[in-house]
Amino acid sequence: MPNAEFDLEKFLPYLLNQAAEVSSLSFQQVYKDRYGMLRTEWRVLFHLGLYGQMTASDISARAKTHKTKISRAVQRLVTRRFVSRERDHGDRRVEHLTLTAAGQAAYIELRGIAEEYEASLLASLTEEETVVLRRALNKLAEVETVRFT
Amino acid sequence: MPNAEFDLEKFLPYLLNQAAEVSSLSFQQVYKDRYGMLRTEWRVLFHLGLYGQMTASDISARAKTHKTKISRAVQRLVTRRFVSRERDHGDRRVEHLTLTAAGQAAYIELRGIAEEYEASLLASLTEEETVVLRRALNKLAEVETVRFT
DNA sequence: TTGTAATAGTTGAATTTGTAACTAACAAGC
DNA sequence: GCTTGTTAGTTACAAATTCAACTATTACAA
Repeated sequence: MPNAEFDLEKFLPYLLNQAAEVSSLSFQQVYKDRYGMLRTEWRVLFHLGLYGQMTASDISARAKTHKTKISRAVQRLVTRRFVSRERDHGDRRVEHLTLTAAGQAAYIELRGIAEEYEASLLASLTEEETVVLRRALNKLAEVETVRFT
Repeated sequence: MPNAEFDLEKFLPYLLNQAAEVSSLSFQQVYKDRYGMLRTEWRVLFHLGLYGQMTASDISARAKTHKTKISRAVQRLVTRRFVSRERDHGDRRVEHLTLTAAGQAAYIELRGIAEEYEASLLASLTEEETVVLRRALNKLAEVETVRFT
């Protein structure tokens, strides 16, 4: 029962997932092999590297990642001494996270590799495609999650 | 130590994952709530619905999904009577998979919802963005996975 | 025909994730 | 002071995913 009207290869959620998976693979390999990190861990690392001191909630909100995932990622990063935590004096529920020297070093190296890697991805796209792609992805990432049917 | 040169919000693998996640959520809700399916199950269902009879390996290759994931998805779909399997007479390692009547019905319904849903996603994009986005995503999904540094 | 390799698909154990419930600390109203 | 509600972050348990090893079958070459 093939159907000429629907094309899975063009279905946006499917296509986005495929592209996301493929284009994450090589980089994932790097932070995994080199630092034993998982995806959420490198995201936390990058957030702290880019924006400086943050709390887990800050990161959770910015990265749109559930707080339990962040919590566990932070725990592992602290254990491996990439991140240090310090409790807030005013509000003792809050923990301020910062990169250790080792965390900084890892961040700097991975950031360089990320830049290289992205350049290699973009090599397969034209200038126009790159610009439009980024714009479209940003829009899609902001779409409200609606309930269907 | 913020760094003006690198922008996480523009980093392609990150952006792709964000967009993919957000744009899968609502649809995921539908096949999960309505049929208790997981992502890989939905994908298998759609492959069989679109292309007719296939083997697990066919689906694995087409969907670029690991065979254990496909294997388990098929098992669940068979258990819930959405899919039936038949062993090949010539090569008895091979199993041919097809949708049952219930599978067909589920596929038809979900395909309709998928189309609606996609239309709602595309509503936030211009015509040009849609075309370029699809082209760019297709290119990225085909990129060779290279080893880095 | 026998030995070696390849392919289809499954299984088990360890890892990771999702969900909900939890502790601890603050806040606001009474 | 007390209750009630909210927020930061953790934990427990079930569910899902990964990875490697496994069975069964076919292919193919010596």
